[in-house]
Amino acid sequence: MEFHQLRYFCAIADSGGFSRAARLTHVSQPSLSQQIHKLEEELGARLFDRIGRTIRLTELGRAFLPRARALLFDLEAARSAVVEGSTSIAGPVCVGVIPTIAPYFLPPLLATFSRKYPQAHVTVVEEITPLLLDRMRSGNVDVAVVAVPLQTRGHEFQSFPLIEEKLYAALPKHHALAKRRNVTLGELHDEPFLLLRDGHCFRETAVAACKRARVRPKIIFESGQFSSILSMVCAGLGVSIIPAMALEKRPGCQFVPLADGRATRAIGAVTLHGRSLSRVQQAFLAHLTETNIATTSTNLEG
Amino acid sequence: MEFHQLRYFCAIADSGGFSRAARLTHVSQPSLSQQIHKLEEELGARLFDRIGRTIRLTELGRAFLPRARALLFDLEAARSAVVEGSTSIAGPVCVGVIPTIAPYFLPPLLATFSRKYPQAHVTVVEEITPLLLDRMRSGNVDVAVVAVPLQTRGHEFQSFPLIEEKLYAALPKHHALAKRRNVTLGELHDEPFLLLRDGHCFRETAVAACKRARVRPKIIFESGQFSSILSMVCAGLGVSIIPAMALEKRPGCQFVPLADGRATRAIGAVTLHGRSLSRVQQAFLAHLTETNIATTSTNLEG
DNA sequence: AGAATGGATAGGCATTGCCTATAGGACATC
DNA sequence: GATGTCCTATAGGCAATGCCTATCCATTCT
Repeated sequence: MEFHQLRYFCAIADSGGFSRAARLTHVSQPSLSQQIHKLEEELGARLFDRIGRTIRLTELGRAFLPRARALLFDLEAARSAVVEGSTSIAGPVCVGVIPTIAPYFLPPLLATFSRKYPQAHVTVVEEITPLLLDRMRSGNVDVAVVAVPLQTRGHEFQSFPLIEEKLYAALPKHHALAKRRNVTLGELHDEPFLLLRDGHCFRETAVAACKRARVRPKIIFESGQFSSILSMVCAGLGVSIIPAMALEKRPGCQFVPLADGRATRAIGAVTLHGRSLSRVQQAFLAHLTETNIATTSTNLEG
Repeated sequence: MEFHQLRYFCAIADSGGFSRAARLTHVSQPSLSQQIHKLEEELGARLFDRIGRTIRLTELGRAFLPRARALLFDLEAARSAVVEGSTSIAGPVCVGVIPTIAPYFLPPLLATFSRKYPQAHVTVVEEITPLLLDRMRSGNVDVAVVAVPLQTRGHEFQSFPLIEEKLYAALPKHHALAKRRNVTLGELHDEPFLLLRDGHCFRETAVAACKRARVRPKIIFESGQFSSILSMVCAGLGVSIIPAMALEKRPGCQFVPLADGRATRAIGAVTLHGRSLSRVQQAFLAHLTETNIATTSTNLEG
């Protein structure tokens, strides 16, 4: 039993004749005859009585007709549901962000996105990078905003660059180097360092910068967020390395750009390679890549 | 979009892989791949994400799956409804009978039929032959029990012989010929005749018998039923011609077989040629042809 | 690194759905 | 009652297509 047979059957039943139906459906009359015969054979019963040169539904045909119609209707419904679902920008998007980006980068983006697509339903997951990647693998998270490049083998993930931001030394207000236009990490050689806890990828970024300057930082405090670290810096307990977007106007704190040109953090949007994104998800990704330029220098003045 | 594509889609979604589904459905894996591609192309959206060497339903695929399942389920339901309807002996039968047969022939048949097939729903239409034929043409009546042969051109109807019954002269008890073993219509030449009204085909049967005997009957009364005529005969108002099945034990009436060997009435079951009969309808027809012998001589003793 | 697994691709074959032409009946009209 | 018309059924040919085997390519496990 095939859909076209059901279509033919309904057309014939509706029009009251093979020839009439043939004209309407733009199919030759013998084809209709043939397919109905096939259908009748498969069902083991006649659907039409051929009486003289007119036809009439048999009792069974009459019983079958509404079912055939329903099948065709449901088919169209299923098709248009898919088309609808694939064209309308609506539904859920789950975006993952690492903690060192989340509070600075995402809020304004989410606001504009929700305003642009009111039908969209964004949920945010804040986790460290490896957990986000796992959640992308299992399909829980659609897009992640993380520090790039990822050090995963192969092209398991696809990434879209967003911004690259400079790193700053965060110094107590009265520190000797606090008025400098820039500093090298070598100059901070003996300072006590306040860094993020292990697991936060920005810690690696900072440590890598130190390594380039052949400095082994003396780490005296670890935290999960920049604001705690900055409070400690203000209190004069040590120095730290902070990305541009985390700069905050603080009374006891001064930010000095690192002289090292490679001391930057690149941020990108990442998706699981091979995953098809829904329209909303695509729209969110587009929103990210399109509006990143604006946000780059927003809170540099802080 | 075709049923087999839906089947494949569901199989793959259920089994969680093309190869697994291929093994289950006894179709090669490339065929599945091919058909799913086709389906995806038609819908304009991916149904599965191919991630690494595993697959996962996309959001759309997840939405499509229950609809596909429902379509397949409804298809099977439609199929089995037809099969059920074409095999079970249940449902309506509409049987037509002419008035000169109905009261004598049908009641016992209906009783046994209903006992045999309790699921059957018999309705009876009592009309004169041409109206029954019309109702068969329009599909209102499924089988008719009438006097045969029909004088319709071509083989518009198909008829099944049931019984052939002798004709009797109905004479008042004290009539000169009432004790005879048989009579010819010629002997009733001058008698006043009581016959059925025009339209009843038995009238034609009787008139034809007269014509064969070169008798022009003097018709002094016409009625729609034999019982009225018999009452008149009892009252000595005239004579009549009656078929065997209409014989009734009446005090003032005597029945003498007509000598004319051709003075008979043949009764047959008739259906519209080319009409397919449901199982109940077929069963009723079979019941008619099978049980007619028993009824042939039932009320000859009356 | 090598083997195994899973999906995609290529090419060939058989099926089949559709077509045109025509047969065969039934109906209408002259 | 013969003829033309209007149906559906049948026959035969062609093109589309669904399925197959063989193979490729990437991933994953040992």
